[in-house]
Amino acid sequence: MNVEQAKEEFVKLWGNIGTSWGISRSMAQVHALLLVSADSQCTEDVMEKLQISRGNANMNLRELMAWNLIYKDLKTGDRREFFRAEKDVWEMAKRIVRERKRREIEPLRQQLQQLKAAEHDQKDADFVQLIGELEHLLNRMDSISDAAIRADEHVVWGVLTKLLKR
Amino acid sequence: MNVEQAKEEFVKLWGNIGTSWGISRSMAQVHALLLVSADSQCTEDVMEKLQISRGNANMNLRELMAWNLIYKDLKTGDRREFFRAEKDVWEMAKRIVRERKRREIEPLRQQLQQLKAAEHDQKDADFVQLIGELEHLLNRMDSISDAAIRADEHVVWGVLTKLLKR
DNA sequence: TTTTATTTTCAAATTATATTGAAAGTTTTG
DNA sequence: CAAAACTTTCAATATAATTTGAAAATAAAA
Repeated sequence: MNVEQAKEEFVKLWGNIGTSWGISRSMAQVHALLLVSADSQCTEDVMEKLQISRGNANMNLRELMAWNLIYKDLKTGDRREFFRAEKDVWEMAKRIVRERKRREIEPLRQQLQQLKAAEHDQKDADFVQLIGELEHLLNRMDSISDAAIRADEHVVWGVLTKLLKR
Repeated sequence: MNVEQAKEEFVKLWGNIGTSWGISRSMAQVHALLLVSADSQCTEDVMEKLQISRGNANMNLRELMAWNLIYKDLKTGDRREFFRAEKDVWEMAKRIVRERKRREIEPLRQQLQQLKAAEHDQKDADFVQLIGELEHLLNRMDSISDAAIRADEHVVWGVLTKLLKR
């Protein structure tokens, strides 16, 4: 396998990983394409290289922008918009974590709050406890993701790994 | 809203969360039903309460067993199989993390290995670095999920929270 | 302003995924 | 062993998610 083939494989692989985690295949593939491309790419490039429609390419490029995973990279003297990916993999991971937290964890917290507000008496203790424990779990996930996001700070990572050797 | 309604809402909510993270809606809903049910439920119960087919109920109950999120709870003198959920929410979360790690992170690691084996020379340095960084990221995710799984050990949690206050 | 280049939108078509339900399989009971 | 009770399978169907592509909108150039 040469590197060009490997890049194609990577695009497919990233697409599959995406679908396993609730990200659409082509959004993940557009992201992968930009990750493996040395130069920034325009919509037309994406369409050709991934064999997808203009609408699809456009929508996913915008969506990736909303996730802060890619940037516009305008070229002087060219009207088209070019895009490049955040290439620092750790920075990329942090942004994904932040975004999912913001989009899914926070709303979930609010929805659990509402369920907890349901009228209940003694016999409903189990349900109330379940909701309470789920809220507690969310708090823990918050802390863990904060730790994860900060794991590149040398001190945090050092303590974490040391801790795990116990 | 009374508790019965709240339980129904919870089943729907859990179903939606599932789909956001690549878990099928009805698998998540079957899980939610067992979570909010005081008594263990048989296939027929699940079919009626979620209004789903026998095949669907059966398949998702089996799948949840494979995730170690529910157990068979056989009743003497009854031929049917009854199921109950792991009710300890923290234990539940740990099992989900373990299972996703096993099913997705490990295979991904192997696939990245293969890509790294592609013939490459000087000009492919960026791609080789990308794959290397992704492998490094996987290692970190491993460590973080190990920390997460062990966060209920008092010492680990204590250090983690203390660390984050810095 | 008009033309041209590019981006965005969105209803319709397609594709992928999940679900059904009847039939086959299995286990238990009499 | 045969019948009954229950579980599992899987081809057909339905549903949901994604993708298309032509048209509309926007922005730049002539």
